[in-house]
Amino acid sequence: MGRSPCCEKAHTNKGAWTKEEDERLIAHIREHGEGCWRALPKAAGLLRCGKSCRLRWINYLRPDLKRGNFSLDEDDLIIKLHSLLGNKWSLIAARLPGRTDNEIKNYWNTHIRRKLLSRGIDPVTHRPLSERGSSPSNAAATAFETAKQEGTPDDDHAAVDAAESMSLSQQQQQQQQQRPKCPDLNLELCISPPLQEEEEAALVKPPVVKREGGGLFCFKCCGLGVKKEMMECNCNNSFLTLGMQLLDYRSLQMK
DNA sequence: AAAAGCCGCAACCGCAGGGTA
DNA sequence: TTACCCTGCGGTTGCGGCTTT
Repeated sequence: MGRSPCCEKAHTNKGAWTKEEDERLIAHIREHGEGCWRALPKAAGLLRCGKSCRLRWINYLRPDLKRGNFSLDEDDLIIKLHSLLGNKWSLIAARLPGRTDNEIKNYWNTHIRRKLLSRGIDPVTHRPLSERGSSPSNAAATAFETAKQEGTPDDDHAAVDAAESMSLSQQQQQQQQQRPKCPDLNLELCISPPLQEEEEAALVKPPVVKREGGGLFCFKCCGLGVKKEMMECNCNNSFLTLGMQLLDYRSLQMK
């Protein structure tokens, strides 16, 4: 038996949202709150799919969104978090107040990835391209260097494109293999079973911080595997050992 | 000034996972 | 245990605006 469609596609609008649709959606959510996205379009008098409404609200209409350019601090934070979390855009977005996963994903793909490549840093592994030696993705480094040498001195875009096209799948493979290592931050990450009480007590208790939009998370688990809706971190079930680099990671915390 | 090409962003799509009857 | 529903996520696409030719 197939999955039922998320909405009646024949009677739904697609494409760009009109001002009137936005206003209807905002008014409805102000009155009834978020949630029940499937039922929302009908209740709000919108000819839209529930998913579309959710996306429009989360990515564009939410009042707490910070519009405008990313700051250098945000750039750095995104790069650090990406080196830790990979393409977990929602987790990254959770550490950047006012930014959405979609916005960060777009920003990464259009700006940061190119910036890293132009600096000779592999955006997937976060290692210097020249350090990769005989690794599979070294082809990207070679392609990047070659294209750069052949082009004009400031022709980074062509070089970046060459590197990207050469190595994407190889980089993804390597990312899988190297994910636990974060050389840029010198972090050793591993998921461990719960500690015994005495072991737990011997640890310095990590701070629990208020999370943007409600909810709590502690730096021991750093939010990995913790659902956004949860009010408490689930580190009793599993936790992330940050070893000696806990302070480094703490520097990533949201202000 | 017009056409072509490029870029960035908003939106869509398919899938995974949790919840529930 | 199973089937289905609902939500959220990540990858991809398409369009509008900007830049270059």
